[in-house]
Amino acid sequence: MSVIPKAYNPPEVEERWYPVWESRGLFRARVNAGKKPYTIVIPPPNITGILTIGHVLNITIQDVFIRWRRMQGCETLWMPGTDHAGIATQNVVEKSLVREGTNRHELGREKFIAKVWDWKKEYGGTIILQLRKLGASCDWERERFTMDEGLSRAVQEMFVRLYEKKLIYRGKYIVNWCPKDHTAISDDEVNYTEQQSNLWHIRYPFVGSDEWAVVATTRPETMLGDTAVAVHPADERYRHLIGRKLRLPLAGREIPVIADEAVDASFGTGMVKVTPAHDPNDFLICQRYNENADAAHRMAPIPIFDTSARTNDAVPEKYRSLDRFIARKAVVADLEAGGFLVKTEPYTHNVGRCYRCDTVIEPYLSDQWFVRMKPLAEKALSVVQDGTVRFYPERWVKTYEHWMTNIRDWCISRQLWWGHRVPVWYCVGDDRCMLECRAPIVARTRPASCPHCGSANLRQDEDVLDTWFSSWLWPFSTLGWPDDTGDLRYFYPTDTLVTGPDIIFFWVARMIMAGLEVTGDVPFRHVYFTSIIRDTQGRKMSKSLGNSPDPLEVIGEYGADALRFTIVYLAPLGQDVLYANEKCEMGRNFANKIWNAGRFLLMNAGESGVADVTPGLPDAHADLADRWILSRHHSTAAALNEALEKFEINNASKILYDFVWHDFCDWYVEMVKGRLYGDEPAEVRSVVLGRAIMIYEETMKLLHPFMPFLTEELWQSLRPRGEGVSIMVSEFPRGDRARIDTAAEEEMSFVQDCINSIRNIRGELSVPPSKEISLLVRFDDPAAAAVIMKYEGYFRRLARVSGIREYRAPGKPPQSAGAVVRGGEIFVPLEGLIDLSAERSRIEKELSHVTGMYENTIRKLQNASFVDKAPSKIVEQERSKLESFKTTMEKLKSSLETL
RNA sequence: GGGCUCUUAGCUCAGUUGGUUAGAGCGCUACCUUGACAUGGUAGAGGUCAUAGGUUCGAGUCCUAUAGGGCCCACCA
Repeated sequence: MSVIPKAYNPPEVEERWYPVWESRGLFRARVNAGKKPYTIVIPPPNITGILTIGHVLNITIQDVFIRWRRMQGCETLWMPGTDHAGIATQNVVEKSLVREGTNRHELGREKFIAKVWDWKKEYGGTIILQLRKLGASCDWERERFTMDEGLSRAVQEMFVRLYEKKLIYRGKYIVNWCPKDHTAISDDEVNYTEQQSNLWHIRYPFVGSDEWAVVATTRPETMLGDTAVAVHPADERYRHLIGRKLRLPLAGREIPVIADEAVDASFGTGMVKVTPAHDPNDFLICQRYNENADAAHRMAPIPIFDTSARTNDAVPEKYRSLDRFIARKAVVADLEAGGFLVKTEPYTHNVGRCYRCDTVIEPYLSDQWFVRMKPLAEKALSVVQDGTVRFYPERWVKTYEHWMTNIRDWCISRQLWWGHRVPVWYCVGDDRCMLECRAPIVARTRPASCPHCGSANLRQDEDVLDTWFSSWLWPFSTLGWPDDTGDLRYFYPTDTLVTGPDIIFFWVARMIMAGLEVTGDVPFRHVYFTSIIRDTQGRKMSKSLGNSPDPLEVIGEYGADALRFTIVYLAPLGQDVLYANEKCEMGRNFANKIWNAGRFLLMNAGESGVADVTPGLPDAHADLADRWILSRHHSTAAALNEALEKFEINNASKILYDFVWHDFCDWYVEMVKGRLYGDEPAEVRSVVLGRAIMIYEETMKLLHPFMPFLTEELWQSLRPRGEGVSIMVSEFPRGDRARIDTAAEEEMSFVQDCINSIRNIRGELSVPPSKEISLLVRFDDPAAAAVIMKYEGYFRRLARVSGIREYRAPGKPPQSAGAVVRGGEIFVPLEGLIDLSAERSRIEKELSHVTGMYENTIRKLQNASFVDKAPSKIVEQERSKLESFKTTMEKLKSSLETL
């Protein structure tokens, strides 16, 4: 065994192991009836995406669960893949076309789509390559894409099934239209932001009268599309006006005053202009009006914008072909000039914007496809409420419930080219065409002819489907659905979904709905909602702020393991994380600590023989340190497993950190040194070292899910391993609470207390580290003194004590510093070195601390209702505490007197 | 308007079912290059647990209100 470098060098180790794992097929998952499956599907990143620090957290958590379960012996599948990301990808490619001096319309649909595929081939795998740098142990042989053949088939199948069950329908409705992306988007894809604007009060004169009505609006330009003015039917002020006609300014059209319950009489003037083609509420008013109106009086919405939100031919000529905001200015100016503008008051309101490009959404009347959500939501709600699907943290259940119970139909058609084409055809027909031919033909594959008239002249629906319409099938479409595959039967339902709470509606809720609908089972059992990563000022990471760190740079500087450990350590379940690259020093230092503990073992293994100590066997030559560290190992492993079972991954990382740094390195390694460098026989030394290596190896296994590269490297270095053997597939230590050695833990804690007391004396009294000191001990129980004597070696190494003797005389030895420990006192003679006032203040501080606790306890015990009502166990505890405080105080006082 | 969440050391955060005078990391102070590690070691300073009530023998922990921060949903033109 050769000695390894002094500092851990991550890049070299990371580059070496990842290809080994992959080429040995260690990430591969196959149906195996003899093993329990454990499945996670990756939230498929967009092909346009690059790795962010948010992904790092998300991916690390998944990898921790996957590696942990794999080591526990599960057949572990981590299904990777990417999302075609309709709008995002189309935008990216369109931009590149602009740079080439062309655009998609010039190219035509087919060629454009080919271009997108080219782009995907070239850049779409970037983020997947980046995931490997992090150590993600996905089964790459199964990598899927939401537009690959199988998944496209799943999308078509889903569409047809839902259509056949009447859960998909087509209709003309007001949708959220993005004038920049030229497509409809769903309600969930609209972000509302506050905006300073005005409320314009406009005068509409009555036909054949000098009177007028005044309406208030935030969108004066839409008045060109007004078809009515509405008042509340019970509003006494305006009741008499209902049915009268108004002359619409600028347009000159006559429009009626109508009544509708939705009008709020207390807002503005209590009169509302009605623009059914460009306002969802007005559309509803219009619909209600038409229900009660006879055919002759029905109101037809008048769309005044084209798909770019520029005015169309429905408006007077002078306002045509204007952007809606320019049209607004023109309309307001003319209203003012014509004396129609009553007033303009400043007004702050919320404006909906496109989640993709931030363009103000235009409510737009158009034919779209919708999914009827209510029937799907019912079951999806109950499986979360009854715990079939569990959320971590649980509070997201409330958010989910709220959305599910107020769910609205989902607009799934998009006026894009990149995506799954709606599997619907229309009969273009010929003279044989019948009325039935107008019905859409919904089919899994292109029909040869119209089922009604037999015409072969069919036209496919131009629209594509919302990207989420493929994502919501992800947990089962990736396993082969709609076919009944072995993979699907074995790996589905999946176990854990790890994702951000920001897509709970977009994705999580819809997957549950789709899963229940087509597989009859939930898509996953547990949903772990990750933290949102922010910068140190609490701002969201964003490209425009430039506060989004590049994880690859961080990996280069600190190492993938350091980044993984740090991010998990920083991210408690359900809390936001304030992140800065420098925080990775924590993980880097930890990695280096682990590295050097291994280095210590390797150096010693090189010099002497190492006995093969097997975990779990009776321990030869075990002394206190050995018994203690074994005990600590078992409780750490048990606690770690429990934390992971409960999804307390951040707590798990703390458990590991504390054990490795404080128990193993600070105490155990230092104690082992005493025996390795002491005068133990070679045979004993070899067992002591062997055991240290065994504990260390077990610890590497515990750490492996968090820090895969480093642990593999060290685990491989310590013993010769066979070809194909990896820590990845070693057995994860379970930890056996029955092997917690209470006696050893107590004895160790006594020794630690004594050593800490001596260190405190040394520190507070400025005894130089080079100065050896001796120790005098006085205990009522001779066994306690014997314990200290027995471990003289430890005191020598850890407190630089050169000799221990008993001291029987009363009081404090002259020229010494002392401390009270459990069951007695220890003294450090400091002839010539002792600073009396320093020693006095040190003891006084201790005394006042103990006195405080003593008085507190006395107060409690004198309180009759405490003694009466508190559990007897607690009262007993307080009594014994009181005793021990009392003794300590007496001893400290007597020390002060001697001084 | 409805819902969720947070407020503990200078900073970032732990604190399980209420039970020692509250812990960690970073930062700070002092000392230490002792044969794994200065990406280290030892010691130390530093907190009226946002505020006000309440429940309780006992509250950082449970309840109510208030203040301040964050998030989500809805949205009256």
